[in-house]
Amino acid sequence: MNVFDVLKERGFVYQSTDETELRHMLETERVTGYIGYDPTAESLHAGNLVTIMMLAHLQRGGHRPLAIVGGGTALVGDPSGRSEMRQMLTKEKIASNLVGIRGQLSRFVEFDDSETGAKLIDNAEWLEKLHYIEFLRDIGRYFAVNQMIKAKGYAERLEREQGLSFIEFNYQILQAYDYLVLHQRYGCRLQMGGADQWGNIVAGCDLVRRVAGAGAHAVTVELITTSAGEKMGKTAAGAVWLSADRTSVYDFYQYWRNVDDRDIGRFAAIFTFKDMQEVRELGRTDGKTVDEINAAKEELAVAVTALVHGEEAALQARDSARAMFGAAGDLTNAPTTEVSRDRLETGVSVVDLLVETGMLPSKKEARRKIEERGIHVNDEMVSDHHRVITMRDFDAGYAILRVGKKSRRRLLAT
RNA sequence: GCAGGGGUGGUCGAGUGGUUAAUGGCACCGGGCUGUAAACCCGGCAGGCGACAGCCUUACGUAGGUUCGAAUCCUACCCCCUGCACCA
Repeated sequence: MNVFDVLKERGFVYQSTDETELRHMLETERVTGYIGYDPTAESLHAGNLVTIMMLAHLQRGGHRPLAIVGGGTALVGDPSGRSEMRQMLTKEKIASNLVGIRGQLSRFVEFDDSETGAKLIDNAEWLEKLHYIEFLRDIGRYFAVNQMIKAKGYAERLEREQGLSFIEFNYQILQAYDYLVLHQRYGCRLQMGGADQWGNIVAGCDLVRRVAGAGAHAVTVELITTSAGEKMGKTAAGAVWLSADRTSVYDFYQYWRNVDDRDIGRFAAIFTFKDMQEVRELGRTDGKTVDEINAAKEELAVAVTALVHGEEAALQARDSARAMFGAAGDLTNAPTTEVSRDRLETGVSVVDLLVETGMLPSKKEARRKIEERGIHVNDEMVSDHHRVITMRDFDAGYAILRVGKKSRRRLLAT
């Protein structure tokens, strides 16, 4: 099956250029395709996983994936979907972010010099060297302003009289130019990305056609939402990051472990490499027992976590979660906070501890949760604001502090 | 540029001099029911302190002012929306 159909079957495809041509191209040639990433943070997040998986599928299908990190375009800022001009990043910040992103991508695609080896490219490499007059003459001539201002992102901004700075107006041209450069240097003929990028992407396709006379294609994915209608990859605490420094492996695992029943199959198709038969079976809920559904969620969580953090870490997270939620298991890798024995001698208030561990943002909130009967120490409900934790709570060698049902933390006396 | 409308808590949206930290919906959090689902029901939802009664600090675009007292009145400024004009 060609990559396009794989992507389509798994639920990635939202819009694309001519399907027949795309299929033909993917079936008869080794295609080089790219996706752009914003170096706005040093880590990518769960939402980026969608397009990362697309790159991986491309490579697995025998093609060559390019990940282009917009070091140059980030200096400009994409106005699409933003009502205000985006904050521009400094070069230094972008450079350091690139390093982090490179590491994360390498878990999904092979970076090497083979014919299908992935490459990470920073478009600053060519954008910074542009000569304005030359660029206008060689590239600018292909862009009709009449057409550009019809693009949704620009049109909205113009209508609102809010002002669209010239630098932002150029974003589309620069992204299209990226495509052209990648075509010229690597023979790139496919660009993929989020649906919000459609306009920018097809502008690139056009440019490649006009300048190089070659067919260039595009595929976009829709923004993935949860069945509850939320943007995928967001929690109350913020984005779910791929970096363990920002989102612990345990929390990452728990994010997937806690997905809505309705999302199991859809997510498994997009965020894992399990074959579709298995995906469909995982996602099936009717006729299944509760245990089977939960097992499916565990499998999904382990699979996704393993892709990002490795098999071993994923299994540890699963075991920790199991242990935290009742079943016997190894708590070694569960989220843990250490408390000094000195303090435990005199007793540490639960309220303080909840704040110290970061489980709750303030003492006020901690007291409130106690009133709401949402705080437990070793499965015993805390009913008094003044409850303190002492060595007596560490009979098991540790103590478990719990907020609500899902947030749990192991305390160790040191 | 002229005229009219508007900027309220994560979001939507009430409130137009005084129990208003600000009705209500959504989101979110806690509890119940469950399965670490969904739906539903109950409660909470600015921050801090606390002997849990209470106290303090911030908050209704920004900065000032009037007043015992303002999100609510006045002044200036910023931004958005809708007409008209200008540019053609």
